Amino acid sequence: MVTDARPAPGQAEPRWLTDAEMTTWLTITQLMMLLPTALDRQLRDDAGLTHAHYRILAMLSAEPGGSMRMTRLARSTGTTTTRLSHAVSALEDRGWVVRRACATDKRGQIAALTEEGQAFLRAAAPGHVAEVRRLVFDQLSDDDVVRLGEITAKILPALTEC
Amino acid sequence: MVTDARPAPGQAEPRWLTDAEMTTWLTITQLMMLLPTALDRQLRDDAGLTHAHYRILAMLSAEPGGSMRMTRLARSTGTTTTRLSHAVSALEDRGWVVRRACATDKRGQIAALTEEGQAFLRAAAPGHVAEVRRLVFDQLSDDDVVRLGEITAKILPALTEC
DNA sequence: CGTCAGTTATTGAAGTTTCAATATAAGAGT
DNA sequence: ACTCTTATATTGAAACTTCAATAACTGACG
Repeated sequence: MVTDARPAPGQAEPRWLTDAEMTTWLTITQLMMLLPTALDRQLRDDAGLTHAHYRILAMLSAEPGGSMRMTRLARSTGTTTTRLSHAVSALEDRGWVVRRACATDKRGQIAALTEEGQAFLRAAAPGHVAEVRRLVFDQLSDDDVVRLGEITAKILPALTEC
Repeated sequence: MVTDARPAPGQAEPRWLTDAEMTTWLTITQLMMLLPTALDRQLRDDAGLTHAHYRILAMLSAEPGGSMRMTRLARSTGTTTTRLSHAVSALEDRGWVVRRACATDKRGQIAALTEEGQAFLRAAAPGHVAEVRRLVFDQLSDDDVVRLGEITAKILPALTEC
């Protein structure tokens, strides 16, 4: 379907998708549309932030010192520095994160989780985990979980080399 | 990491994620952040629309008559009627889609692909397919493709029952 | 040292998505 | 026929993301 449109005359013909690839692609894209929306909805309703913003807090909380430099934080949460800049500003307005200057590189900025941010995350995490379990892991066998991790891990490198 | 924050005292303790689940979850969420962005970038640069909008055109083109009712189109592209309404308005402004009244249900609206929309899609598809292949299917074995489709298909029902 | 390409981070405007509210019509039950 | 609930689709405001432009700094090289 996504690839049903045939190339215009004179266009280079790409290697088209096989039936198996097409079936899988339809499923993946559908999941890609629905899962973020579902996670956003639960977090918005119960905690008042998006999944992308939640990820930033969660990533910081896992770091010793609860802080990380912007570029590295962006990379590890799978986002861009622009988006992170805006997001951290929003999180700062709510008092969950603060910015500090980097000691060794004057260009650098360090985002740090506040006490309030920690507390907020502790309160929001159980509900979020329950939803992740309900939507994803309750549907899969132990074997599925491992295999899904292995296969998706193969795709990541192509997405990060840029 | 996403679930490292422990529940506050007095909170109900959820069943936490196992190590294997956590590893897979980190990979999935990273993929969920990066893949849509990568698809959007290619389509924006080469064709000037987002992946979500492209999907609408592609879904319509696969339909006999090149048209579908709004609610069904929303469901089949994994979006909401609100988002679809805005999106179709934007696609209408560009001349790729038109709205028609539904004959059998006066509430209904039907989105239909125009000639220009068809032509545009034919021109944009090869580049998009090439990118999908490069980012996803070139990284996977035939076996991976089938298995990935099977596993992700197990998750979809939980996301659509609502 | 001074220059220059590359890195880091931010800003504002434009585009997209979400939420809440609204308008209209269909269908079920009385 | 009448009422009530549900379904369909849209709108405007607020929030988030993207793009392009900008500012400030680093490190390498002549």
